[in-house]
Amino acid sequence: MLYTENQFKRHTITSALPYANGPLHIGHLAGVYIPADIYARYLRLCQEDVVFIGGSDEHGVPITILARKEGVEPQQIVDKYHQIIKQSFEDLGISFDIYSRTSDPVHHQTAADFFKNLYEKGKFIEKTTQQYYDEQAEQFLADRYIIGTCPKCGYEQAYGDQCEACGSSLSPTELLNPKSMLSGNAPVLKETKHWFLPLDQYEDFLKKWILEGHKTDWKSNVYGQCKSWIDAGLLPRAVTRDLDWGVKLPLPNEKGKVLYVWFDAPIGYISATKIWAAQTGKKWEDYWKDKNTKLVHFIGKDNIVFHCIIFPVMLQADGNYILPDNVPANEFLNLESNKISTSKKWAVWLHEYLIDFPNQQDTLRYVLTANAPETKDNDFTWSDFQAKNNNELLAILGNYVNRIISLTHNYYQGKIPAVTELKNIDNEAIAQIAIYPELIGKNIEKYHFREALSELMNLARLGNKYLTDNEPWKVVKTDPQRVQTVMNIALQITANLAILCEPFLPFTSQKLKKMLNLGNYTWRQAGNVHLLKDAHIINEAEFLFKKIEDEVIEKQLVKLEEIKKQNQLAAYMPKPVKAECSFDTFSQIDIRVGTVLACERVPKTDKLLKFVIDDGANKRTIVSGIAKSYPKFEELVGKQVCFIANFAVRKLKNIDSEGMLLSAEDADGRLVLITPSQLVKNGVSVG
RNA sequence: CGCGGAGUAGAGCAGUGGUAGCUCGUCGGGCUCAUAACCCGGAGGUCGCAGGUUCGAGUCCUGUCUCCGCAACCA
Repeated sequence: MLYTENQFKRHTITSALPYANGPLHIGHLAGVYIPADIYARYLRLCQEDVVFIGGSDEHGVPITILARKEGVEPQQIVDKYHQIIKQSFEDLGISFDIYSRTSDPVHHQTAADFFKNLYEKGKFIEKTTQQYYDEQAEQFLADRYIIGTCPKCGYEQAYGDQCEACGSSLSPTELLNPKSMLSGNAPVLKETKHWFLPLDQYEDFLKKWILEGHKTDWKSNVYGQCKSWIDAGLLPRAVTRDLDWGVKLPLPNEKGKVLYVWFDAPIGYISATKIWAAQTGKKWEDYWKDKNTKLVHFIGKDNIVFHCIIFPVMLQADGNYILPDNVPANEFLNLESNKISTSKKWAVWLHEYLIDFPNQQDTLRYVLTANAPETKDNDFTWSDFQAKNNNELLAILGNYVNRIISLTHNYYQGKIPAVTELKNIDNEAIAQIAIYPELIGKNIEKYHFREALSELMNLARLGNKYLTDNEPWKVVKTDPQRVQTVMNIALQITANLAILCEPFLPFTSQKLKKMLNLGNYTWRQAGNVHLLKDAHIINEAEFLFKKIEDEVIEKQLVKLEEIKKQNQLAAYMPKPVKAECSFDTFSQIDIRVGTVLACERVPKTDKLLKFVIDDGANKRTIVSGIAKSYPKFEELVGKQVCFIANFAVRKLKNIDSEGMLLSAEDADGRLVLITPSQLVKNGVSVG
C-alpha cells in the first residue's frame, strides 16, 4: 500500500545497463543505481510486488575496439568488466532481483525475437546507403572512427561526426583525406542495407503520450528534452549495424549484421526479467504486458532520448507492452568541479572506494543521496564527503543511537523500560514520530530522494532534541519512573530509525536491527512507539559510523592530483617545428658542458637559482629560472650540465649571469636540466 | 542566433506571484548520557545581469552573460 494515488498491482524497476568497457564510478551510483535501489527497497518494505532489474550492456563498437587494442576477444573484455561491475553492485548493497547481461543466450533470443516480430509486422523500413568501409580491417566504420581534414577550418584531426577545433558537425563524407582509425588506410564507400525504425510515424503517439500525458508528473529536464526532440521532428533511425559483435540479425542471407546496441540494450530489461521469472517461478509477462504494472526507468540524462522516445516506440510498435510510467533521469555528478570521465580516469571508482573505505558503504550512499544531481549537475568533493559523514551521519544519527543504547545499558542492563505516565511533551513527540513514514514515503514515491533522506535525518534530530529536553541523566536522580518513559520513547525512535533508514542505509539498518534485536517490520508498521516490547533485551552498543580523519581525505586528494598530472602529460602535443635555420646560424651558438660547483636560491625570488659552474677554464656564474622544478637544488652540485657559453652577460636581480643553462620543459611545465649521458671533460662543446 | 537544463547566504541545495528557506560551516550561549558528539540563539543573500508585466516577481515575459548536457552510425 502506497501513500500517493496507486492503481498498480506490481512494479518493474529498471536501471540503465552499464556499458561493460570499464569499472563503475560514483557518477553511475549517484545518478542511477542509488535512487533506483532506494525506490526498490522502499516498495518492498511496503510489501509491493517488485522486480528490480540490472545488467551489463556488452555489445557495441567501443567494446570491439577495446578488444582489438588489447589483443583479446570482445567476450574476454565483457567477462572481465561484467564481473567487476556486478561485484561492485553487490558490495554497495544495490538490491537487484537479477543482474543479468546482454551476452546471455536468453537475451540474444529475446532481442532477436523482438526484432523478428516487428519485422514480420512490417514495422521497419529498409534502406540501402553508402558507407565508409575499411578494407584491411574488413568492417564498416562508425563516424567516430574516421579522421580527416575538416572542410570548414582545415583542422587535420577532425572526427567523422564533428570537428573539435571549430565545433561544426560533419558527416564522414565531408571530410577531406578521410582515414580509418582502425588501419590508418583511406576507407572506401560501399553499399550496405539497413533496417530503420520510422520514429517519424510515431510523432502523434509521442505527443499524446508525453507532451499531453506526462506534462506534470515527469521531471522538467526529462519533459523538456523530449519536447525538444519531438518538436524538432523525428527521423527514421537505424536499428542494425555492420558488425560481428552483437545480436545476430535473425534474417536469412543477412550475414555480418547485428542489432544496433541501442535496440538490443533496453530489451535486456525484458530478457533479464525472463531469466528472473524462470528462476523464481513467476510469469515475466505480468511485469511487462499487464496494464496494472508500473514500469519505471532509472537513467542518467544522457539516456533520456533512448528511454523516452526510442524504446517506448519499440514497445508501442510491438503493441503488447506497457510503457514507462516515469523516467526519473538525473543530471550529472561532477568530481571536484571537473566532469567525471572514464577515459581521463577522473573518477572515484567503486572497487577502489570499497578497498579504501571498508564497511563504509552507507557513508557513500548517504553522501551521494544527499547531494544527488536531481535537478542540476552537482559536485562531489572529498571535503564534503568527510563533512557529511562526520557532522551529519555520525554526529546526528550515529551518536543518537549510541547515547540511547549506552543509557539503556547503564540504567536498565539492556532491558526496555516500561512507560509509566505520558506527559504533553511525550505525546507531542509521539505525534511527530507518527508522521515520518508517510513524509519519507511520499517523497520517495515522488522520486525526491534527497528530500526523503533529509526527513529521515530530521527524525534523528527529533530524537536528539527529545533527549536533551528531558535530560534523563539528571532526572534519574530524582524521578526514576519518569526516566523509564523518556527512555522507552527514545528507544522507540531508534527502532523507527532502524526501519525507515533501510532504503537509504541498508547496512546501517541491519546493524541497528541487530543491536536492538528488532524483528522485521514493514514500512506501515513504523511510525509508532510500540515496536519494542517492555523488558525486551537489546545488545551492546557498537558504532554505526566511523569518523573520517583529515589524513584519509588528504590521501584521496593526492590521488586525484596525480591523475590530473598524468592527464596533462598524456594530452601533451609537440609544438610545430620552427622555421628552417641554417647550419651557420646554429654554429654561432657555443654550447658547452660544465660541472655545477655551487647552487643557491637567489633571495626574494620564487624561480631563480644561482649556479657556479666549472667551465673547464674558469668558474662562471649563471642564474637560471628553474627553482620551482628543483626544490632540492642542493642535489645538483657535482652534476654536469649544458649551457650557452657565448651569450652576452646579463644582469638578473643584480647578479651577472654569464650564460644560460639548457633545459627541457615537460608537458606539465616542469623544467629538466640537460645533462650528458656520460661523464665528459668540462668545457667541451655540444653540437 | 541549433535544442534542453541550470545560475538563490562561505559551500551544497529547496522554493512556479504575496514578509527569502534547509543542511553544513561560522559566531555566541546551554548541556555533559554520547564517536569534542547533542540542544538553543545570532550574523550572513539587492535570488547571474538588464529591461518589462503586475498593487506586488526568485517565481511570469523579453533581452543578455556564464556553466553543463544533447545534436539522431560517439552505445
